[in-house]
Amino acid sequence: MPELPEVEVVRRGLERWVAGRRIKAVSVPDPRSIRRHALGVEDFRGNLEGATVLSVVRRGKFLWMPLSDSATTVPSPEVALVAHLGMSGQLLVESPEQPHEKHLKVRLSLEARGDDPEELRFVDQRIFGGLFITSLVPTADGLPGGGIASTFTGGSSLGTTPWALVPEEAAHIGRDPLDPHFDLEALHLKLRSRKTGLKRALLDQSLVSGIGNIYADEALWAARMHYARPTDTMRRPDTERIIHAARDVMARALAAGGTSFDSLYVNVNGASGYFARSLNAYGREGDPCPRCGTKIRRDTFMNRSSYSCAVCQGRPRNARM
DNA sequence: CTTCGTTCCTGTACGC
DNA sequence: TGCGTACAGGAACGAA
Repeated sequence: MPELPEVEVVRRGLERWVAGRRIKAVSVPDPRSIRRHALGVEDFRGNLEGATVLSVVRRGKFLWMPLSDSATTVPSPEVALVAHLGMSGQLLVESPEQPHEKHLKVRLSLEARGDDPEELRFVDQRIFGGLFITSLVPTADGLPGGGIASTFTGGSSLGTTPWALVPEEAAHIGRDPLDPHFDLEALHLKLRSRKTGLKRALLDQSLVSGIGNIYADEALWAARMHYARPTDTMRRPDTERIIHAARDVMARALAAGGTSFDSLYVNVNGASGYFARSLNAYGREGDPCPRCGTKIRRDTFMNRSSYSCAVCQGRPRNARM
């Protein structure tokens, strides 16, 4: 499934192939993928047709494309097309002649531009993801709405808009560890005030976004911390260690996914590059811990699997789930 | 307000 | 061969 690095690869692909282009027509073969657009298919279509995609922004796993109003040349990004890939979503830039994918949900036909493919497709098997149009609201911190640290991209593409705006539905989401405006001190204070376990906090998108089950386990393993560590016992170096671990594993996955990315497709095939990489803990029940050789164990936790090394990641007193 | 369990959804894997 | 069930999980939602 697409994790944050794959979503960033998708963002870059959309920026290259879709930003700056006008949407000519929209079809929705399966409305379930736009059920979060409360006003329905016709409203969805009406808002998109004629609009131009101004840019492509990401925060955590939310992607959004601020839209210009009709044919005006003055960018006034008050609304955006929001995309979340969920478990199985793909955004593909293709020729309209390409055969339809089995789980094709939404098609946007784009105005011609050189030899660029003229269709953007949303394909989703499990329907956890979706598209919707919403208003943009000011960010809580007044800084640009999303983005990725230039140190991880070579500085060519920040993926930020000049506008400090974020979709209404994503305004409660914290910045992700790759965001240049990520506020470690603020996170630390929130962790200290929470009465919960560390993994649960890492998965809470309002505290820090973009960390899913896989990265939570990998970051905890790298930082040698237990998933049930009470967050109110976290000291500043502990918070730094776990966030640096999360950032590091995501940055390395991004580097891998970015290189295997086929430029004609905006897709999650970069995920194969990531999953081919060795994970140290996630999904490795019974395998030896790469650090100490102890068998990795699997616990059921939050209706999810958690993988950890019982020796490297000792259970704390006062463990909290 | 905080915390935490449930639910959505469908394809795949596996036991019988 | 076919049936039933567990599992994968981001994030909205509601209960306490």
